[in-house]
Amino acid sequence: MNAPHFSTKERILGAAETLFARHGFAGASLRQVTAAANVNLAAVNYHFGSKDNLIEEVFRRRLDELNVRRIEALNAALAVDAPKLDEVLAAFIRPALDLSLDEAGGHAFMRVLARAYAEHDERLRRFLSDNYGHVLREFAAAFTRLLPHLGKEELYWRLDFITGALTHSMADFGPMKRRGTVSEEAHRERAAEHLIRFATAGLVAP
Amino acid sequence: MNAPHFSTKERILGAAETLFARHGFAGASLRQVTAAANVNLAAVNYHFGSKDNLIEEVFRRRLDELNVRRIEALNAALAVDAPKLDEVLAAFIRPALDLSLDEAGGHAFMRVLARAYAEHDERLRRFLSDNYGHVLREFAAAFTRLLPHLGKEELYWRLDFITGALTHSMADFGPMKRRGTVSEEAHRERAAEHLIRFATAGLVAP
DNA sequence: GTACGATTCAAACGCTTGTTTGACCCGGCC
DNA sequence: GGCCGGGTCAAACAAGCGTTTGAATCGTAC
Repeated sequence: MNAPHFSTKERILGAAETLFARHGFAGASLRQVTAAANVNLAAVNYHFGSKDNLIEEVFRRRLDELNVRRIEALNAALAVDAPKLDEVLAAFIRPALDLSLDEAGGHAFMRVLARAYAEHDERLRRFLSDNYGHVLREFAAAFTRLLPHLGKEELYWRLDFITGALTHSMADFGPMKRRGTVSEEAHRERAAEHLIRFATAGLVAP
Repeated sequence: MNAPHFSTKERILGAAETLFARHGFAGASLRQVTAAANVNLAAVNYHFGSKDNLIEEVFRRRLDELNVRRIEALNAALAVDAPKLDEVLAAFIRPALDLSLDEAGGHAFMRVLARAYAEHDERLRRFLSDNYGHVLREFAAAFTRLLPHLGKEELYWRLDFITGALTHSMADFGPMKRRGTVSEEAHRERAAEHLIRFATAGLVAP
């Protein structure tokens, strides 16, 4: 499943991402993961300590990069004289899209992320909020300046809606079946355009 | 956990809903479910046949009513001379809100529903699309008449975004922590108002 | 009362789970 | 050479899983 020139750790992470996306954290067993990664069962506990740690590492690997890219894109969008709302929004949305297009398991990761939102596990939630929260706050600050008529509460609600819509559509749960004639790439590109248009309008609503 | 005057079947369904929401379908065991329901372990297989059937039944119980209420609300919104967009939208959103406010496990059910979207299980997806699809199509038809400038693809994308935002916020994953001073009821009521305002603006975007 | 179907129960079934163990392999260093 | 330590391996561990079984219990109709 994974090219042999990847390290054992990387092969496990890749296989785990795919299988967690497909069957959930509890639903995918370490035996499935290690078999898919062409690795001995004990390798997971040797390299990661436990299944829970493996789950965290699957998140960390992707989220670290996603956060960096979002912050970079945000700073770029804010560097001009008159920052535009749809470009700040794109700074939030496009890095996630790019990730979901990533050669390897990026698409799978978006489904893993959606699962994480559904998990009520306290440890996982704290981990995500610790690694995720400050990015959301920076975006919120930028939006506050661009949309001064919006109250803090109203703004946070709308960002929450956008997060839900983004995750939902990137993980392609919904009824929007990709047509056979449209490449996966083009399909997601279109999703981003649609979402930015939709969310921009939603944000500027009175 | 459940009042003794409920039947064994009902107690199992209630406990299963809560525990599936909390730990996922694979993560919640029948032993946990039957213990929470104060019922013998074998009762699940006696009354439902299997764990998979129990999962389906958890969905059927809530979705049947949700669909009926949505269709009723839609028809009511369309019965006037000039149907309004935000009222059609409310017909989609409010029944889900009401369900999530339901005395018993309605709130838990919204989280179960979010999990179902994340499941890639073919059987479950088919079951949901069979029981859910026609309602979405009816709403799409109503929106098409109200928003003739929107192409079919654009409309379906936007409905998908709304579904994602609705599920995400109703299951309260996001950073929007309910304040201690605001009742759960008021909190969700406000969510519905915000979402309707946000989604209406998003739908009428060019 | 007794017979009957529906329901509940404790116990066990075979199987899979995450984790641990101790032997083994192999490259670099003394 | 010998040695060491990081890595891999097959095997086993106890615990938990969904499901099945057969006996015990219930309410009801005869």
